[in-house]
Order: sequence, then C-alpha cells, then structure tokens
Amino acid sequence: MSSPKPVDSDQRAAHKGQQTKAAIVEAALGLATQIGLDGLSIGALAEVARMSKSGVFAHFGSREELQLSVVRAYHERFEAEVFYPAIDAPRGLPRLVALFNNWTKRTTTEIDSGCLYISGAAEFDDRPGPVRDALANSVNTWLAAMLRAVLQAKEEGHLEADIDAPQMVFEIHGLILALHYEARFLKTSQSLTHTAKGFENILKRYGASEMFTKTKPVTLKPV
Amino acid sequence: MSSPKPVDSDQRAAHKGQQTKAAIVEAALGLATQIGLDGLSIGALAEVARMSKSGVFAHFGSREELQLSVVRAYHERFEAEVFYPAIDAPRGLPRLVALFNNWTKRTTTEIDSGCLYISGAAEFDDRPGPVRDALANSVNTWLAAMLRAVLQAKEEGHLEADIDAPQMVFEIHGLILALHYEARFLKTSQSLTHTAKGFENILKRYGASEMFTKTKPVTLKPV
DNA sequence: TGCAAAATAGAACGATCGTTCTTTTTCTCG
DNA sequence: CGAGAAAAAGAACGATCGTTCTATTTTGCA
Repeated sequence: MSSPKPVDSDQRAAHKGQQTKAAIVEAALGLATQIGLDGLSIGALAEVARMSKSGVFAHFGSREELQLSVVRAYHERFEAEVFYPAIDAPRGLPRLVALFNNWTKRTTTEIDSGCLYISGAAEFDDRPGPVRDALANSVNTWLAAMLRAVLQAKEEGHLEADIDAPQMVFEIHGLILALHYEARFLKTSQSLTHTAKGFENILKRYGASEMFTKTKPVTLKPV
Repeated sequence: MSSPKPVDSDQRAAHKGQQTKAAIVEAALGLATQIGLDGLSIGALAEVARMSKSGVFAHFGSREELQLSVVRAYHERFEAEVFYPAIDAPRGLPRLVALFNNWTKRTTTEIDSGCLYISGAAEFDDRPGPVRDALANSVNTWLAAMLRAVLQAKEEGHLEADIDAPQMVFEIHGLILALHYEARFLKTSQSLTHTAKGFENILKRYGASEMFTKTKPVTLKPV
C-alpha cells in the first residue's frame, strides 16, 4: 500500500485481470510484430510480461486465442493511427492522400518493429483457421476503405471519371509492400523516396490535379 | 542388379549420397515454400523423404546448413525459370518485358506453392545470420538484373532518357509483391489482371513506345 | 568377391512447446 | 476485517525440436 498507485490511465474501472490482460496483449503485440505471430510463444511472452507461463495462459485459454487477441489489438492500432486521423481531411483526393501518408508513415515506423499484416500474411498463407480469417478480414477492411476513398475522389471530380479504382488501390498497395520489403529486409536506403515518388506517379496517371500531387499537401478546408 | 537402373538423368556420375541429398533438398524446397524456412523441421522432412531423422541430418550437419541449401536451390530455380530464358530476348525493352513476364508467370504458380523470397523476407526480417544474408543476396542479385535491363532499355532508346531506373524497378517490384499478397493471401481474383495493367501503366509512364505496351509482345528481332 | 568407407538407421539427450491440474496469492466487496 | 472469488504461480504431462552417439546397412572399388 505504500507503493505508488499503479493506475493504468484508461483501464481504471476495470478489474485487475483485465488490466494485466491488456498489458500482456501489449507485450504480445511487440513480440509478434518482431518475431511473427507464429514465433510468439507463451513462455517467451511470460518472461517479457514478468509472469508465469500458466498465469499468462489463463487469460486466453489457448495459444490461438492469444494470437487472435494480438490481431485484434493490431487492427485497433492501425485504425487509430492510419484511418481515423485521415477522415478529418475533406472527402475526395485530400482524404485519399491523407490515408496514404498515414499508411506510409506507419509503414516507415514498422521498418524497425515489423508489420503484422505482412508477416502474418506470409505465415498464414495456406493455413486456414480463425487467425488467418481475422488477419484477412482486417486487411480487407482497410483495402475497402482505400477503395472507398478512391471512389469518392472520383465522384468529387478529383480523379478522372473513367479510372479503374481497384486497379489504383492495387498499385498503391504494391508501393507499400515494396517499401516494407526493401526497407526492412533489404535495407535499401531510397525506399521511402521511391514510395513517395511512386505515389505521385500514380496520382498523375489517374488524373489528379497538380495541386494534390505535391508531397506534403496542406490539409485543405472542406468544400 | 536385376532391378532397373535408377539413373537420375543428370546426377549419373555422382555417388549415392549426393543423389539422395539432392532428393532431400528437393523435398525440403517443397516444404519450405509452403510452411516457410523457419517451419521446416528435420523430422517432417525425414517423413516426406521416407528417411530417418538422423539420415537426413547427416547430409547437412545443422539445420541452418539445410536452410542454406534450400535457399541456394531456390535461387537456381529462379534463375533458370525467370532470368535465363529472358536473355534470349533482344537487349532493351523486349528483354525487360520478358523478364517481367517470366517473373509474373513464376509468381502466379507460386500463388499455390509459395515464394521463398517473400516468406523468407518476413521470417528473417530482423534475424541476422547466414540464411538472411543468402536470401538477401539472391534477391539483390535479381533486382540488380532487373535494374540492368531497365538501364539497357534506356540506352537503347526504348525508354525516355531521363527516367529514374531504380524508381522504375521499385514500382515493378511492388506489382509483384501485391500480386503475391493479394492472390495468395487475400485470394483476390483480379490480381493478375491488375499486375499486367499496372505494368502497362508503368511502361507508358516511362515512355515505352506503344508497340511494347501490349500485354504479350511478340519477341522482336534485334535492331 | 571382399573389405573399407560411406550412408542410413536407431536410440537417447536436453530444451522448449502448449496445455492441464493443483496450490497459493491477491483482490473485491459485503 | 474476513469470507469468497478471481488471479497468478508452480509443477508436471506428452510431444516435438535440433543434435549427438553408436550400430547397422549399403555402397564403391581393388
């Protein structure tokens, strides 16, 4: 009782179990992004969390449930960091650009930490099950959001009217994947520059007006 | 001696050990592309190869050496399937197109089997060592070949003179990565079409003349 | 054909894995 | 405060891992 109160800011009303569970998931997220969802072992996690194996295990009941918790946590962070901040930008091209910039920014930080959507895809390629489904659903949700942004930009007249929206999203996705691959694995120095330039090229090709193709567009006032 | 001679076409002069080693690596390659270099266990490999664990192990001396053998074997196949057939095409854009087409074709078959350069990159992201080095060297060798092809196309006047060649290779690499990701993991149906269209877009943007931007270019006579 | 060498098999090792069960500690709330 | 519940620890399980050692089989060559 003499020690400082270990209140965890947001989880204050929750019981102890939920707090430590959140802390475990936090640690698990760090481990999983580095060594993969598959390499995430309960023993190693317990060590990081300064707990016993069984103490960690009791919160999930199975390794798979732990993995699912990690995927869900990652999904929330991704949304909070990439998606939500971008919907402040006005509908159309500005929002699309904001989404891409946030995506790039996050991928850049993940050059050190790792990206669960990419490592997870490689690990659960041909391994059906709940974890694979959760991963794929998250990614599909995000790609659908990107597609929506492209379609809206088309509606707003910020992109040419006859463009192939899924095609554009595919090419953008490729840029991000190449950024992650070449920067994190190959340690190519120019990757970020190539990504930005690649996005400019895509915007130009799909008829974005010049004012949007600058690297760091000022967040414009809505219409 | 009464049984039919088990001559293995190319390994005829080799001792028995080298033959079975080649067969083991063959099996290991199949396992590794599916479940990853990391998931490749000697026990499972022995079962596939119909051998004892120690029998398999003796050929390599360590798991890491087994992994290296797999990487080397994969490298050879990649070269044989993607690189060498394309150098028949005339220097310049035709060869670049051939390289890309072969790359796409191989990636397409790898939608089922898996790609070691992609899964391996995810697994050995931040795990230094010989395996990571071997993987990165192979990929870098291939990307360097692609870069050379782009530069030659520029020299030949098939692409505009002031283009950023590494940038172009980066964008092409992104197409392949997106193809693998979306087709193999997300099971998106249009991925191959998007890849082909994306390549056309890139060619157009970098100033390739119209005759080259068709999907399946007839291999042209040299200048 | 026979003998040395190479190749393969078999058994066992310590370690780690996910999981279960039992016991102890810690928290929560009347 | 004190009883009951929740949380965490501890020990042990069967399985699998890479690896080592020894025995057995198979091969290649004089």
